[in-house]
Amino acid sequence: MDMNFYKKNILFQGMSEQDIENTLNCLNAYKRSYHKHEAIYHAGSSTSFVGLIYKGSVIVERNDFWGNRTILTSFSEGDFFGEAYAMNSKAVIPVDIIASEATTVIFIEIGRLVSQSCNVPHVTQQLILNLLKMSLQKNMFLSNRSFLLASHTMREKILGYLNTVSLQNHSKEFEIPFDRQQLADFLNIERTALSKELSKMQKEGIIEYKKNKFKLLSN
Amino acid sequence: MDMNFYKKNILFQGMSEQDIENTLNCLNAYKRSYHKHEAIYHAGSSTSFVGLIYKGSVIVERNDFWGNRTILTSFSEGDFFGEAYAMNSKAVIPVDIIASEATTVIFIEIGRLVSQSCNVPHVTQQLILNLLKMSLQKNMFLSNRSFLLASHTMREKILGYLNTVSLQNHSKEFEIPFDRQQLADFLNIERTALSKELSKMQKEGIIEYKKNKFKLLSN
DNA sequence: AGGAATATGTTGTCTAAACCACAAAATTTG
DNA sequence: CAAATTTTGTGGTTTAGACAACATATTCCT
Repeated sequence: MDMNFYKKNILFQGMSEQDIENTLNCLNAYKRSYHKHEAIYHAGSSTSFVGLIYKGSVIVERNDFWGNRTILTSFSEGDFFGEAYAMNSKAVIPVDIIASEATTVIFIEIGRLVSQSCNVPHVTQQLILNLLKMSLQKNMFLSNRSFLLASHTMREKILGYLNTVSLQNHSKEFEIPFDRQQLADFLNIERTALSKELSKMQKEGIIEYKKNKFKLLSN
Repeated sequence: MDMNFYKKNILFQGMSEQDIENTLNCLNAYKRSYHKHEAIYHAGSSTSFVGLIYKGSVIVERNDFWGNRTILTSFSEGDFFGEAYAMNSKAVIPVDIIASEATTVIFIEIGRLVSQSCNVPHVTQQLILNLLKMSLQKNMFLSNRSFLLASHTMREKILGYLNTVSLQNHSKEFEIPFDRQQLADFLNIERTALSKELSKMQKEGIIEYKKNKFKLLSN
């Protein structure tokens, strides 16, 4: 067991190694690997397990009747997914969750936290508090995404997105976790229109980019 | 103190009247009234208080540089707002929160929950668990909103929205909490285009409506 | 390495929806 | 209650961006 991995994770903050190990046992944690493009959850299923990405990354997407794909977000090492559904196992997952490269996921049956407290109240409370922090954070992220999608023009969306990533990285130069098609889907615009707008913005001296490495220019 | 109001609320589920009263005292709860269009929070401010709507309703909106307004959502009696910011008082509120009619709000200093436990661990734990449930629920709502905004056509957005409200009300007939301008802002489309599309859909026999009362037709 | 496969970029056409300028209905108020 | 104000609806025009059809660049294999 890679204790270092767990100790770094938000969910286990404020917990001793012994507590972490007990928790993982009590909550039926197990590890599973997926290859690129393999589905982790299909839309329509339910679960009481939260997914914690040990290695690799996943894409959360919705595919509608007519085959339109919308990427909601991507998650990478150390991120969680599915916690809202794990805590309410009657709820149906409305999205597909897909490994975007070779990915290993740790599943933790967080749904048991409330019903069965693993006989260590103090630890249970810490876990719930940590979950709350995560959830509130994700909340802010989702609100932000709404703002992005709500932008009126393609350029506003693109700059809004690049700006967010720039702020997260505390740098005007950064890599984005999407290829063009994925970025287009994330911003809900058409791929070729995105390419068109990006090169226009480069010509205008607003940004510089090559593949998924971007640089914001101020003048 | 209107104990019935509190007992019905999610935040206080599983708590005795005595617990609720103690909690409110410990967390510096107070009540304040606003008139229509008055701002409750301005973008850029911070707080350690969560708002609980006692009477009336509020609109959460963002106003950008160029005066474009985007309505994120509306809240009504019994709903909470600002909890993500109250639990992390360093975070800055990125939206305006406005009373959309005469509104009374109860403010609760939820930020104190972690630092000072009001000396009743069991109650603190219940509160945090309830907060978690609320947050996860809001999470699913926000995800849904993203899907709506991500829809490719106006019609998809409109039907998607009406469908959601219909499901919430368990009925094909329902009222929506927005006037036309607000609905247009919520779906991020132009008001007159919305009117146009709505009447087209009515002519096609897909829906019936009058003002903010809608009916979904199956054939 | 070199061909296949995949990702990115370019140009042009066409349409959904924004935008504008009102008309009509509904609501408020003096 | 009529005038004023606010909300909703209807045409016509314009345009951003979807969509189609490729060109070019990059990466993936054997």
